[in-house]
Amino acid sequence: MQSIKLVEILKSDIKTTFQELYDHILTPNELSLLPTRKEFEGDYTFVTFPVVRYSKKNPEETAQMLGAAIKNNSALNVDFNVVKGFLNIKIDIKSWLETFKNIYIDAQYGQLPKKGKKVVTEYSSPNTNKPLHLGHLRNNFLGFSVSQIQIAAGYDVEKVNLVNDRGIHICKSMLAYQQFGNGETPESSNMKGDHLIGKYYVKFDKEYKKEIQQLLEKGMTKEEAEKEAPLIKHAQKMLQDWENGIIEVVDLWKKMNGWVYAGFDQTYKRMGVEFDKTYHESETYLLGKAIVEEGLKKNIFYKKEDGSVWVDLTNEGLDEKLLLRADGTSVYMTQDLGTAELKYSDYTYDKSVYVVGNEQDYHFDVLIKILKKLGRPYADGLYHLSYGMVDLPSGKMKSREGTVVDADDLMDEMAETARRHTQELGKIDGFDEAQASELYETLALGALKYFLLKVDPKKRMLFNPEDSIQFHGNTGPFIQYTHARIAAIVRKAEQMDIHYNTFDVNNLVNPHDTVRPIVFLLDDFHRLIHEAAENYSPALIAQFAYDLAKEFNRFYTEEPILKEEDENYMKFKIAFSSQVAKTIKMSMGLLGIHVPDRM
RNA sequence: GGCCUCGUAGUUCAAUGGAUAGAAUAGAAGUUUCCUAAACUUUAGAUCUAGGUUCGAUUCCUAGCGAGGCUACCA
Repeated sequence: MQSIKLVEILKSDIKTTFQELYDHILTPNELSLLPTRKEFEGDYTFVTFPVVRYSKKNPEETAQMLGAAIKNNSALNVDFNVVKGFLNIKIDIKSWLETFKNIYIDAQYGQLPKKGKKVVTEYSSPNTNKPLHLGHLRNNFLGFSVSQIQIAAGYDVEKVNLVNDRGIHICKSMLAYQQFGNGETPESSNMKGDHLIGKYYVKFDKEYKKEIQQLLEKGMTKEEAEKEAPLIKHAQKMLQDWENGIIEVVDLWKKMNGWVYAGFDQTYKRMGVEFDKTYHESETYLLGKAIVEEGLKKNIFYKKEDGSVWVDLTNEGLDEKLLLRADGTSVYMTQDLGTAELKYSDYTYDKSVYVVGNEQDYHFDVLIKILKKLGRPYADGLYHLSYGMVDLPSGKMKSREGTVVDADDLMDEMAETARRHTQELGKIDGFDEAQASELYETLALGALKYFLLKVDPKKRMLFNPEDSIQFHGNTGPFIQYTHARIAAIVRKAEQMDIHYNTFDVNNLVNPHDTVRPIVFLLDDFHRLIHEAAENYSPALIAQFAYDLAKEFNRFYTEEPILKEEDENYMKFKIAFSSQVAKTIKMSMGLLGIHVPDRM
């Protein structure tokens, strides 16, 4: 059973009343209610300015008239006040308590009804030439969280990863390894495979720059030098060899990618993200080439004299875009065409979401336009979830220059900080070693995920390793702590054999002031899940979890729970707290964050 | 040059066109014989500039200034 939200009842009351008074049916847009601001008395506020043209009275009078009539009509037993044309409506506490009761017994709370629509969400999409860094963390946490939110909102979700396992950039690290590696392996160097490969990607860039420098000294222009350096030519040759299936190249590729995957798996596991399916570009680029052929036949694409294939999007306000190189090898766009096609034939999705940074806005603009030109039925369902870069105080991260915050290192440091902090506070009495280190992981990942997810995904954000990750204030651990404190109370109540489910909301006299705003939040959870799903925004859920924890902490500080003398009220308070804990757990779960029972 | 984002307390982030612009952190002052003080309370502090639309603009429009991204036969 889904509990009916108070706000919906109220809206319907306003609509009916307004129609009776002024003979106008308010549109959903005109019927918007705002939460009443703290400094005023009330739960919801109706702004009368936009509707005075129907009432033909000034805002103040309209609000007074409407308020009085609603007070008469509504079963919610409302009260009201008017401030400058703002109609503040206060719902009787009994209705709020009844609402709480409904939420408490609702087994479906936190899960919206199934929509029967399929969403494929692609995220992570690593390159196999370097380890994951801070930017990938934002991507992975975002992709995983958005998927969880969509599931809660009623979508059928498939999480997929598209591994960038081929291309010129992969050849660069392969080439550097071949030339400078001396047969080094993850075992021999005692490095995670992805880190080992990353080392050679940096090495390539270093040697390549040296060659460019030498050519510059011989009088070449920078542009020429970049094209003519032996290493880059060699890498290009290697890419062709790879596409032609030259056995030594393919073997080396397999070996090195295998190392990288082993490293990635370890990191994904620690991050707590997972995929229903993993695609590899090495398996999709050929399909992409076939689509390019199709487009050529249909004259949607065209071939230049050197043999390269292009699409002309100047009529769509964009440029011409390369789809196949003159040497016949495929580019990024070729692969993405193939992958889109493959995903659709695998899942027949309604929506296909790409979690990819905003530096690729143009790329996805082009991709979607091309698929539309090709008349693909799924083109309209494509959505680029374009998130902002994570900057460091020193500016942008550049993997080739080694100025990145490595994902594995960062998680290590976070866990270490969590350990130090926890031990200083002496919070782990009675923990064995395994429990303690599990807690450090939970806190470290909670802090990190919350920090990266609480910001609007679209916006660029700053990460300051020195002082960005805190355990106080608007942070993951703050919310986790609130959960742990409630868990302790519920534990104790159960030890005391208190059957708190038997509370009776009809016999509660004068519950604490914070009950109302907390139930308000609990009642708002489903709306927020919907909102967060439609906007692909975990930030809304993060804000919700924080508001709930914050509000509850006041209740916790001001109200003794187990020491309450009125037995019915005590039971209510335990049930109430446990519901807050459950809701915190669910909302944090939507962010991919675990909450501990003790900390 | 062209195209696209973004400019909010010292700092990091909020605010479907609505009331006196919210938090956190850093600063100042308090709260613990009482369920976990990783908490709570109080205090001070901000919309880049100039126009426009509106009953009402941080939000929409125009121009300027500032920051970033894209504009690769890299991905």
